[in-house]
Amino acid sequence: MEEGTSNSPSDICSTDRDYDVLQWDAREECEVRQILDRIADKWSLLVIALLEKRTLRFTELKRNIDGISQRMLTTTLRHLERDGIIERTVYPVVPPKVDYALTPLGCTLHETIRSLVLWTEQNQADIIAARQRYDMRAADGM
Amino acid sequence: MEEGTSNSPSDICSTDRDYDVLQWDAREECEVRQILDRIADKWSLLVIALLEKRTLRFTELKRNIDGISQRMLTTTLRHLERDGIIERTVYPVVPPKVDYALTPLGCTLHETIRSLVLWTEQNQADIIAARQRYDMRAADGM
DNA sequence: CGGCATCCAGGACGATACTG
DNA sequence: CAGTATCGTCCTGGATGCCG
Repeated sequence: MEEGTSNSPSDICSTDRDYDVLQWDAREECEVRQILDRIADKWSLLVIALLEKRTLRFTELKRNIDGISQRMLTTTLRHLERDGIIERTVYPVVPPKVDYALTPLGCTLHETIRSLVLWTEQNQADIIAARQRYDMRAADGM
Repeated sequence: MEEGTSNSPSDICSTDRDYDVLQWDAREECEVRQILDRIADKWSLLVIALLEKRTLRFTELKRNIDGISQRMLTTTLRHLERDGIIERTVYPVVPPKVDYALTPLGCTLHETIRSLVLWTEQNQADIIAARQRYDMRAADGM
């Protein structure tokens, strides 16, 4: 891929495979991008992390995720259900009772999620320190 | 805002800690939420996954992440730099040369990211199948 | 209780133009 | 090459109200 011909955006498709790095195509074949977006979503992560412990009801989830609106919770749950990550069970009683649990597929995911959350918890001090250093340097330059 | 104060038989509001699940407070003390948002971000994941292989220049990143605008790439890189995940090196040459690499902190993160990406790749068939089943059932109900 | 429909504000994001 | 600046759009996501 000679880069002198920088004016041909369309032949991305042909092959840039001389890089040993992975490519992140946005094309349809690459559903990975789309799925990643879904599961690495702001709220999805929290829901999955919560359900890892046990089955929860709608309001329990809502109570345990501070700041989520019922709208976003509903949407998130629907998406996760559609993707086969969680299972929704409706009990035909009054008042209605619905609970959510991880599917087997969801369980395989939760371990990954968990390590992500753990990493964040264990390194938040470093990150906060890095931010302060960055902001300091930025202030210096100004 | 306690909502069920009128009829809360078990006074869950006073202390939610009788749940063995984790709490996701949005309060300041809980930076975890904010950090998770940052690293589990749509573009951040891709950038980190790419840099896991080797140091890359701005345009190399842009070329390998299909669909990202230079604006979002810049923003993403700045955030990751600020958080101490990646390091930005400027070479005082003309034309300018800047490259990006994972910091040691970033390297500890990349393993987690990698497992997330791997999970997605390995289970995308299942997910797509789950979606079709879901959509089928939904169509049925209508 | 567990939703869904509607409305609306704000921020994310893309496109474009300009700089060192 | 590697950005910054500005603008306009769109979509996320919060608030509210109704239903089974």
